[in-house]
Amino acid sequence: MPDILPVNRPPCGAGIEFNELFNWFAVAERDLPWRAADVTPWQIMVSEFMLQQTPVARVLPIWTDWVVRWPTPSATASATQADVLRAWGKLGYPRRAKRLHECATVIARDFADVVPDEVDVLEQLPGVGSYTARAVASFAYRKPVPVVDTNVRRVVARAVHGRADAGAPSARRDHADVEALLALLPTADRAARFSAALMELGAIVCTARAPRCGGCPLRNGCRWRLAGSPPATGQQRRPAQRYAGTDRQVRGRLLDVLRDNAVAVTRADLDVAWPVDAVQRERALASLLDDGLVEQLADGLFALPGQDRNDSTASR
DNA sequence: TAACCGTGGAT
DNA sequence: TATCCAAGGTT
Repeated sequence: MPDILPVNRPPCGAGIEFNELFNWFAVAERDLPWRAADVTPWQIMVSEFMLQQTPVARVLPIWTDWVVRWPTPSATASATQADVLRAWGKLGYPRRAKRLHECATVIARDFADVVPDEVDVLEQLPGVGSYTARAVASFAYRKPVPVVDTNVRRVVARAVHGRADAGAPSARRDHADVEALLALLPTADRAARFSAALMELGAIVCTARAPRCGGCPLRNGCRWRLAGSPPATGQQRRPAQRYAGTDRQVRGRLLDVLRDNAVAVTRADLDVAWPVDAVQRERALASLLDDGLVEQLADGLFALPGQDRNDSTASR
């Protein structure tokens, strides 16, 4: 079960001053609603789905409404996919909404409406990968497991390894890095708070661009800073993914039309969303149908899955 | 491994 | 204006 540690792992705790980090976190911690004491594991899980590749500021209003409307897995499971996709709104990556709905269904059906507390079990749930499984186990159940996201990887890369940026993700290496740090904590019950503090530091101080090293609690021991803050080696940076004109944008436009219409729409209604390139539009629509984010009814009209085609509240 | 999957604010 | 980047997951 324990991972093999790399032989060139740095000395214990190098670059991380625990007391400084905890003291800083006690003062700097943002008052995020999913960190409140009365939030349930499911509601924490919902926040982790929404936060995947999405800034906190955009998640806040959606999560707040969501957990009031659907406070439990079974409540979420009994909603239609159409309602879930509409509540998701323009949060982005709508496949996450579908997977969250599926995840709720599995937990309600197979786990008596109780979110599992073991990483291995969590990772089998739809839409739950290595990060989300560990985040739920740690933040909801206080399990002393490493939680590694992009913030943690960046902080460790700088403070411990002295590099400007994290290298390519490697689950085994990344987990071993943080596991080694957790092992130095006085008691295992501080693991969750340690992970939250590392993530917070990466989010608001040790940022990807223009890190605020002057206000960093780790500035005295940070190996990157001690080395003179050398720039990234910048060897293999993939060309930035563009967005304008891609199938992703077209999918977004099509889904936007369907979210805004309470009744099923015609193909012509969809054509308006991306009028120029019919080939690309059809490809995007086919992929949405394939993903189960859109369905075509017997009469040929298109709608969000599970939507009542004759919804009397139609607003067109 | 790398491509793909949305969206919008910051720089 | 163009690029970066944000609590990743799946194939």
